[in-house]
Amino acid sequence: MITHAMEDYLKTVYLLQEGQEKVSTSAIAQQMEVSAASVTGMIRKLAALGLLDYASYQGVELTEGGKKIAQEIIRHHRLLELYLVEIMGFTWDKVHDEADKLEHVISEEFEERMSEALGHPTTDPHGHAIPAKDGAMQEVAYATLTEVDAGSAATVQHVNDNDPEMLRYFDQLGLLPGAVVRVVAKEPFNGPLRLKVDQTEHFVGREVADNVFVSPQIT
Amino acid sequence: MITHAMEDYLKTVYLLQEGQEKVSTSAIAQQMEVSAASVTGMIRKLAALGLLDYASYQGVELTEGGKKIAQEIIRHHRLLELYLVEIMGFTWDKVHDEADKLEHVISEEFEERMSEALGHPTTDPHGHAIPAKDGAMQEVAYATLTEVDAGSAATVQHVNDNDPEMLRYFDQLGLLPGAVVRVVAKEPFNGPLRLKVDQTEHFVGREVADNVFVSPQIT
DNA sequence: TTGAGAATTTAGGGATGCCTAAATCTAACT
DNA sequence: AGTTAGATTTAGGCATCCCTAAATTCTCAA
Repeated sequence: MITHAMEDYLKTVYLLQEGQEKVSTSAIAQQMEVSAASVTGMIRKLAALGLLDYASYQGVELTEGGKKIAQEIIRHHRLLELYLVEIMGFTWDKVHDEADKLEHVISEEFEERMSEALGHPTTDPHGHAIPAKDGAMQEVAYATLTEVDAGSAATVQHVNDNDPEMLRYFDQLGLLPGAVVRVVAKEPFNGPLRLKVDQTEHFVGREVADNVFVSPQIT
Repeated sequence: MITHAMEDYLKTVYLLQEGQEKVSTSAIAQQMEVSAASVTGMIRKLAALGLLDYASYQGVELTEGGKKIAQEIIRHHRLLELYLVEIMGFTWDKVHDEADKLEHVISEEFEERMSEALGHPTTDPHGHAIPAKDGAMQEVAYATLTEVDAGSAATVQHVNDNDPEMLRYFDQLGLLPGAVVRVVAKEPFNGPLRLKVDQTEHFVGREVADNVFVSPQIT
């Protein structure tokens, strides 16, 4: 039986696995705000179920079966986020937490009806790709805004949705998926970035910029 | 902390309490499909939290605090059922199970937005009253169809929503909340009832009739 | 190559929520 | 009152999922 906690672990591993091959115990522990010991325990259970491959001290990698479940949960999460915003009128800072609870609980039919009501969308409100029913999802590894050279422009692809307060801040700044940002200047010593969004200039700290993922803009 | 299981117990006690004063351990156990021993254990926990009054072997009665939580959950459940039918296009036989899972998980805002989208309704798809936000709900104790005298007509007020298959059967028969039924005849020895709904006659067993609640029709 | 320090696992424990089996209580009948 | 059937509670156990503390393993730099 797959429990909600297991689903959460699989989802986390899946998302941490992007780009990397193996995921460490501590990375999972940090992401889930749980002790490393708890992670070890759960990992062994998931390995026994054949949902991930695991060798002591060597990190973890999802099997095809594990990936499938993770994608299903991520699909639920992202469809829910979009549904909450588009159909129910939630603001985008509140949908992550709501979706985190609902994602484990909705039926296939609920998923399908959301997808239909939304016209089978492919992106959630924060710019993340929504996996298709068969799991197909091409999540490109974008650069963060911090990595953009001063003087260059970039298009916001997605933003981190963990922190509601930061999302409200993004909203204020106009840093929404699809927006074009110019990095006018970068202050030294990890100082703020001077950005231009929609003709308006803003100074934002690195912590914020680290949570904005962009593709380079052709000028 | 109120757990989901506690919410389920409070909800069950609340619904069993209608009409009666005290609710027995075994009634709860039967309704929840759980052993009586488990009920005793949970009851003691809820009593310790001040959510119900309880004396060994004497049955159980919700306190005001317990009622408030129960009403909140029931409000969630019934709003969800109606939302799933009206807005999402579910058929009414599937919404009970979905709502049972979602009711523990949705936020106040989710509840509020559903209520708004539905125009602040007062009845769910099966005819049950939806408690208001302050808990106000007047659930009248209606008679079952079985209790209607042969020859009399009655209006369907609500139907039991536990069994999807029975709901589909109700749908076929036209036994929906608001429908007018005439009990043409009642066969002896707990035999079938001969009903007339919408000009059409049907024979239905007592088990079905027991799950249809009606108010007398003035002829 | 050998510590030191970091990462990871093991060991032991707590809370929740369910179970079965055994003990106990209630209520009803004689 | 005594017996007894049924309802209820107690006792002991299991699975889940988390924790802290201690032991182990790995890694990297001197």
